[in-house]
Amino acid sequence: MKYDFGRIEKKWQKIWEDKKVYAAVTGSEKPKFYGLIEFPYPSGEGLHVGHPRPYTAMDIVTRYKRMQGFNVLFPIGFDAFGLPTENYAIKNKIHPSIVTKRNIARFTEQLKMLGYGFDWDRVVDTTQPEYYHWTQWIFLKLYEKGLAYKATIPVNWCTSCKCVLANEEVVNGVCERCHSEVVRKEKSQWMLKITEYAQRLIDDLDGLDYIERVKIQQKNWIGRSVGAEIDFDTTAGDRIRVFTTRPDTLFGATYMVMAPEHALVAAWQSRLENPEEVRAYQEAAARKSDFERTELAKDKTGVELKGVRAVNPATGEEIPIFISDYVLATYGTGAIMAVPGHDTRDWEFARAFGLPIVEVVAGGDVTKEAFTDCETGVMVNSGFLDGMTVESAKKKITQWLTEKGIGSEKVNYKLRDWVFSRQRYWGEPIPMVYCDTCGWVPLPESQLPLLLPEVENYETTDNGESPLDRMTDWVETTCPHCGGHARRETDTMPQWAGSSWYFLRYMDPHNNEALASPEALEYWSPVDWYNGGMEHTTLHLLYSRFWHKFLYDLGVVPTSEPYKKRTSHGMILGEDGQKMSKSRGNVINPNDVVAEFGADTLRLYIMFIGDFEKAAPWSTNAVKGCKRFLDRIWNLAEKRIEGDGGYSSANEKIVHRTIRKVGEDIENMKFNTAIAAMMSLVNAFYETKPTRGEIRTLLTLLSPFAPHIAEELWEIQGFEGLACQAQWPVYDEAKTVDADREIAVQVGGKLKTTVTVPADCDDEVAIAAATSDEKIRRLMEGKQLVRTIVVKNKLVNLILK
RNA sequence: GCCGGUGUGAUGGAAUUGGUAGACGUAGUGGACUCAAAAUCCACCGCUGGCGACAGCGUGCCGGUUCGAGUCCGGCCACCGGCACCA
Repeated sequence: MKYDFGRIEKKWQKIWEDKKVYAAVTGSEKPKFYGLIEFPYPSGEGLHVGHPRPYTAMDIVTRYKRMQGFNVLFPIGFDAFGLPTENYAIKNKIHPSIVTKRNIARFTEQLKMLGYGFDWDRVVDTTQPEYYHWTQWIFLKLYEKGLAYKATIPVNWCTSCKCVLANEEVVNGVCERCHSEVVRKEKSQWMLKITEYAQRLIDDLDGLDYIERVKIQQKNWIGRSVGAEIDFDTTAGDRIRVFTTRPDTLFGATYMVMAPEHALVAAWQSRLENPEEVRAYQEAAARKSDFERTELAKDKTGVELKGVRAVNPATGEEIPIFISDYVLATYGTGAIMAVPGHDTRDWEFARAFGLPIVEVVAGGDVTKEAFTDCETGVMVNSGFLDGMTVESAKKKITQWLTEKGIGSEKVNYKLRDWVFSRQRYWGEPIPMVYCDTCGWVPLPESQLPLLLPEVENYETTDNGESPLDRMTDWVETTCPHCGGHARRETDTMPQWAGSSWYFLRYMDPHNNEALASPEALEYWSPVDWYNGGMEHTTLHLLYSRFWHKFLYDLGVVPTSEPYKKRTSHGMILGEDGQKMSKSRGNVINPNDVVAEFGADTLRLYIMFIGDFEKAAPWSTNAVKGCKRFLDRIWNLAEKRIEGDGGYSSANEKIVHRTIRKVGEDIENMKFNTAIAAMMSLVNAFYETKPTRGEIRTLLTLLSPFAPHIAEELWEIQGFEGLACQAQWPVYDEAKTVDADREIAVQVGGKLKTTVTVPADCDDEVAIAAATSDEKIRRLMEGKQLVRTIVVKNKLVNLILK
């Protein structure tokens, strides 16, 4: 009989579903294992061949864990709010909820086609009121604790999405989603104080089993730097506060620079001798987008504030003050002390404006470039700091500033608060109303969920307001506090809201009293293993850690971190080695692959394609290799093999080795070599026909990778139960090794031949075997053996003279 | 510029972490089966020289440590990812 993958795959998918073999049981006595993959955004295009890589990997891991006796939670859901659906809905005049339903149905069908062991009774959909009820609830809690606030700030405005973006969503000055221009715009926005958690988000990384580059990238994004804040007196009477990481260079501060938006500029308006020039510069800076500002970074520009001067507190000298857009309003205090001798940007600015450059750290040549080295320099021209190292000068000056009351140590972060408002329809409504007398008032929890109203027209507006703004009968409401007239918030939450806590909902997805029951949270937390894309490192991963820590502080969740372990997969590229995209026409559709080769072959190939963490190009040709492998297994096992469950002496060693290799490789996500090991085993079975026990072991090992064919052959062989519920085989370490070892014989470190010796034999025996080899004896003729190096079971190296 | 990562046959990739480089797969070559093709099975498959046993070379480049380096150290080059006037 032929290997009819189409029939087999449908047959077993139905049986697994009917028997609910992948159901997770909250509170089971077995040890729990929670494996998580990033839930997909159900786009109109459906699954493409990149999706199955992380899904298959975690499917293998969780199937393996299940066979080892774990109570496994491996859930799936849909992150369904978001712009593409809304844009598609606008274009085709269909309501986004209908589009979403359709897309989810298609995704579900495709995911089932691939035979994943998801617990389908726990599916979540972020757009369902039963779900976003709790997204809104978390927002209310954030507001209650002062972590959600409304602020008018310059925001990133995507000109195409007509919507604000978080800093994390702006990539190279353009929208990460649609690649359109992003401009600055002043808007009143809901903000979340993620900065309050900056330090904990760094510190707690240490105890986590995340791949190193994720930790590093998160730390860089949070961008902690230690320095000092220093107050400078001015001739206007006001003080300018600056932040610096190099307080040691205070004696070298020869001028100051403030951001063009700095509040003191306006306050000094009447004192300035050149108000027109200053105003012109401010306006020019305001017009530029962030992108333009950084694009034009090469040449430093600025205007001196004539009429006001600052005093360097260390030297007592008066120094000029400039405004320049190389100083950012949003970082530190929006003002700096400029030390051109020891800061590259200040050096360039001083050069451009002919300002004095004073050397205060010896070791470089400040007439040629700024000397920024902190390791080797020695303080000079710095009064009481002279002769010190940079490190000790930092301590000394900070102490001096503190005593004088004009400065103190300070830690700053690049991370900024999370802009949480979006001017779009297809998102969670923010449960807040604005009352004419009470100001912003949160909805009482009893009024949740605040439903997203059905609207006729959800198109974006050009005035920058949300489409909901036009819904007067929804917008106009009464204040829950005083009963007076109030208006609802019309912005919605960003897509990252629903995904910041979805893994908690999986633990107890149908709970109407809480986001999940305390028992379920206690039992399943934390996620044991979370695999996802590197592109989410500073977005979803950081946001969800923040929310989880907040929920931990509230006492809602039992752990301070959501994910114990985080791994990441590489992208699947097109056959041309380029990123798959519709416009390049190199997209591979999994449906086509399944139709031609079957789901098991696709699963195998996508895991065999290369190192899981690295990008790999698709090769339709190479898929055949995996199909052949399954065909070869089918040929071996399509007829019942009789006999007992033992192993033959010929195959015993390789069977034990393969069990060890496959298990270890699954744990280390080295699926490609696990499959290679199984291929070698099958090749061995073509040399020496497998026994009933050997076939049983092969099918058990194969089951997590290619579950359908394993199940079918399991049935044909008449083994008890289901293959996917079989116990993972154990190996005997002693049986993985030979009695004899083939060891290398080197002369002067170069391989000359190999000899066979008993395993773990004495060095003398190995040397004797090596030196009695015919070829080695010839090489040794007329030479003197001066030294021998023996590595047990590996090699003998003979040094001749 | 800063922070990560990668560089191995025609090709996707292996290599017990300093110990026989190229597992496994693809492509290719030869053979078996077949009227033939496909499929399948068997064998070969880093480069150079030699009929051959064999010899020399070989993991981006240059140097070093070591009995021994794809692996460690120093200096380059190329590509990929992240950050980028963050004081």
